[in-house]
Amino acid sequence: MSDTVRCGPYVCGIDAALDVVSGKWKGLILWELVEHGTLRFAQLRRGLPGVSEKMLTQHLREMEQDGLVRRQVYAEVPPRVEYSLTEAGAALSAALEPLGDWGRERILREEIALVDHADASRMPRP
Amino acid sequence: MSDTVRCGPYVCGIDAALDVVSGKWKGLILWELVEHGTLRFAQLRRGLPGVSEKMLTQHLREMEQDGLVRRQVYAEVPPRVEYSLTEAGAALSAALEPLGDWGRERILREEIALVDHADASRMPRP
DNA sequence: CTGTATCCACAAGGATACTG
DNA sequence: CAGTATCCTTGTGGATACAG
Repeated sequence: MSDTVRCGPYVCGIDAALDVVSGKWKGLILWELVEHGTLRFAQLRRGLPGVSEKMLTQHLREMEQDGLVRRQVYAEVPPRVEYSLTEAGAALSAALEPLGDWGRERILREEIALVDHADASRMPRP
Repeated sequence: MSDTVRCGPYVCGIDAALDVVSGKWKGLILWELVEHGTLRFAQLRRGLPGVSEKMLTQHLREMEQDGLVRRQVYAEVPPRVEYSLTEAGAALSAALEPLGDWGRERILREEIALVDHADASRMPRP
């Protein structure tokens, strides 16, 4: 994979944090691990519908390098690998919660806006 | 620029929020506007060393579309445009604070790690 | 001063096949 | 099961020139 060098120098903490959670699936990976505690590769995969093996591996490796995720390999046949959050990962998830709240409110606003634009009367949301 | 359609459907709030702050300069733009309240294009530009006009415009337009930033145009010569945060933008900034704290701690951890790896003795940091 | 318009490089992401 | 390896497409960001 060579080394995807995560770069500084960061101007402020926001940068340093966003750098670590930017990536199409990282938010969801964090979320899954917070919810379930410990997950195997395939379980994680099922929790992230649409992710490719490559992307999942890549993101997990980066998050491991960044000290967010712990990777426990069991020398068995068939192989088993378990992923869980480190302390830093858990702290990050906690720090992400207000952001999640804001995001949920944003989703609500968006839906209202969408309805407004389309047709103010009724709109069956499937 | 055509339309960079910001896409849902979001699985959780984190997604919806990260979607809106992902972009090389968005974190900093938010930060600048929080600090200074209202800024003109050129002032913002000076606050983001290295940003190109194109990127700044692009990010500002997206953030405007996302309802984070207010764009006040004055019909003068020479032209003047002022940017400030909307309520949603301010709320987002507030929600970003814990993340910023986490990021600052991460920077500290990183520096320690860097020193450890390089040479545990002395290392003049320029 | 505040932007567009182009063109370009590179990295991120995706599809598919294969391996220990 | 848990990944690599490979190839390919797209998106993001940057340089430069020009315009209202």
